[in-house]
Amino acid sequence: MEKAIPVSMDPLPGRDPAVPASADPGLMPGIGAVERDTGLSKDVLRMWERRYRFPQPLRDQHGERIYPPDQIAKLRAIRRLMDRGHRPGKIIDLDLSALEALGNTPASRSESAADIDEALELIGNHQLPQLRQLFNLRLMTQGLQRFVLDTVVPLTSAVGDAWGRGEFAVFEEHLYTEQVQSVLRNAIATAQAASQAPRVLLTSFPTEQHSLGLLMVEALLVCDSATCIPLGTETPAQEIVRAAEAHRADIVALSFSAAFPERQAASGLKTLRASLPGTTAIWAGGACMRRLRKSIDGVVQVRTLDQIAGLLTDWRSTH
Amino acid sequence: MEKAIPVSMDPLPGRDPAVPASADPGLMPGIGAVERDTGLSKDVLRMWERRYRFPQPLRDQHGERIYPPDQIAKLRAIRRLMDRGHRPGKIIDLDLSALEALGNTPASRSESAADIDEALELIGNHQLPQLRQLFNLRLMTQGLQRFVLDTVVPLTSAVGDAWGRGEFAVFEEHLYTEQVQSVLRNAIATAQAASQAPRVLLTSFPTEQHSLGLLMVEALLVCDSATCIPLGTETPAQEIVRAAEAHRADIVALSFSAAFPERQAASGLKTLRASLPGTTAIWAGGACMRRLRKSIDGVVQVRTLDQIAGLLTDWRSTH
DNA sequence: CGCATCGTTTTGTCCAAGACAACTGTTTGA
DNA sequence: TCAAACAGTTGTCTTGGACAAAACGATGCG
Repeated sequence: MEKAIPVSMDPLPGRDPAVPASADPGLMPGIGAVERDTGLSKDVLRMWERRYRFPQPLRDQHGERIYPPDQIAKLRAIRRLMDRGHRPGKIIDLDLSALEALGNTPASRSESAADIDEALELIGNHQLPQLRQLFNLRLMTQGLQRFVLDTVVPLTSAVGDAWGRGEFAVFEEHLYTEQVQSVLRNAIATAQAASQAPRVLLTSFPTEQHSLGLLMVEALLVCDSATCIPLGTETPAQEIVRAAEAHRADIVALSFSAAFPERQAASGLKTLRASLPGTTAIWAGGACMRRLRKSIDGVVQVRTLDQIAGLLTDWRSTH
Repeated sequence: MEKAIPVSMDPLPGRDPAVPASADPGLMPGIGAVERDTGLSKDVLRMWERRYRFPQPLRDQHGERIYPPDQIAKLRAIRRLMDRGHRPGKIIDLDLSALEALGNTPASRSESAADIDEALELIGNHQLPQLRQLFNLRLMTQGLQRFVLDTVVPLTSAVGDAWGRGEFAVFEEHLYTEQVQSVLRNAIATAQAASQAPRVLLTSFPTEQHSLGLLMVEALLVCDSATCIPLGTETPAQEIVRAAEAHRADIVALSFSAAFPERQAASGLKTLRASLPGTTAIWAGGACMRRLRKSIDGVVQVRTLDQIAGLLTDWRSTH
């Protein structure tokens, strides 16, 4: 194996056959892999190349695009800035260091509290038992709700940032995700009380594989004794409707990570809204929703997780 | 948020403002929306149309594809059968009822034990709390090891079969997976003892998303006091090597579901074997490995989960 | 008869350039 | 001051051709 190329090789979410040329895991990624990795669709990648002359991928023996690591890093940086409202045409000519400087605006790097730094260090040093212990300690001292809001949320974005800067390897980020999942699932199982209203169905649309956000929401809901019906990720719209009906859900909560295409999110939510009875509320959250400007009729956009408790109170007071 | 306002639904996924609602009785989805809820990529949808003359979407005033509901239903049915192993060319000309008949293969109504049937019924009736309770009861009476081998393994394949026969909806299978995950993760966290050798790294290759198998293995390993380092799914080969080194893993355990292409599994394992030090063992398990005829030098093929305990004993006796 | 190897068929992804809808920001006009 | 028109930007959809990888099936060998 050659250089460290911290990129997955998977062409498209879900479907298997025909992985790009030379399918040995670990080679340079093709356009499909970059799509999955950056959240920029194949169409967009090709269009930028035509329009802005970036990226300029190499070609394999068959003329297919091969993206070197530095271009992928720049694409990721651009993507992150776009999430904060920048427009591609304005920033695409800057180089990587300039992009990172742009990103280091006030809030991002700043108040990583001591306990966040401590956790980051444990992850970087691969001290698994200590990390678990730290999580459990925090959970016990803060309580589940504060643990999620004050520890898991900032730590997750800190890990994401560090990964984006290349300070963490892919496997370190995977490991972190697994550990948090374990702690949260454990806490949820423990805290689960007798069923009370409302009944909340939790899932995401197909191609959206990030489950951590859903788990955090579930934890917060369980704190307030709501009844959760977790479906995991990637449930087709039609199935969400059937599930909501079968479980008599009062609320359908969906999660969209930053990588999820905005337009698909919006149109998916609209069709879902049209297919569900008006008495069923829809809550949509996640990084993608934060940058969505227009609101969608009949859909509550959850921009930060601390809204959850309030929204739950609101729902109960009107039912 | 309560009132659904299904009037201004756009005829097309992404575009509407100028279009008066009057013109379109059926809010039909465009290619992007169909991709979203069938899981078939835009490229595939267009290719099938060219090659098999199905689907045959209508066109809107601007020449873009719009898919009527019946065609979407058929696409979904085809997709479901493909996941069962059918090939598109063979089934795409059948009509919807024929497709559904194909799905209902009454043949292998397996001789499932009473407790398996009980669980299946709870899933089908959407009785979540009862299902959880059943799992916990079984776990307590059988112990973790027997619970995994005698309950989770057969139940998982029974659920898979039922889903293939069309008796379970997608969301019901999702729900089952979530619940098992919750129970297993919980048990693992509880049973985790002080670190003992060997140290086992658990993960899968990119495109392999099934995490349940990994979780079962982890549970079995924890039963025998091994130290687990779970990385979740889809870790690129290069990252596996780095992680194994960082965590000084004695064993790297990989899971391959039935859908994983044999050839890729074999070649991936070979490169992995070449990149890891000889002192690090590789265990490969999952439905795909059961099919694989040739054995691979320096890779242990785990064909059934009950081998795990024995393999662990072997490892310990030689170290 | 089992089983490995070699063609053949099937199938999905990638390519190119063009068109245009939707979004953003700015300027003009009331 | 506000809104409507305009201009610039950006992403999605279009077509049809090419080809690699997976799956299938037939052949030859022990």
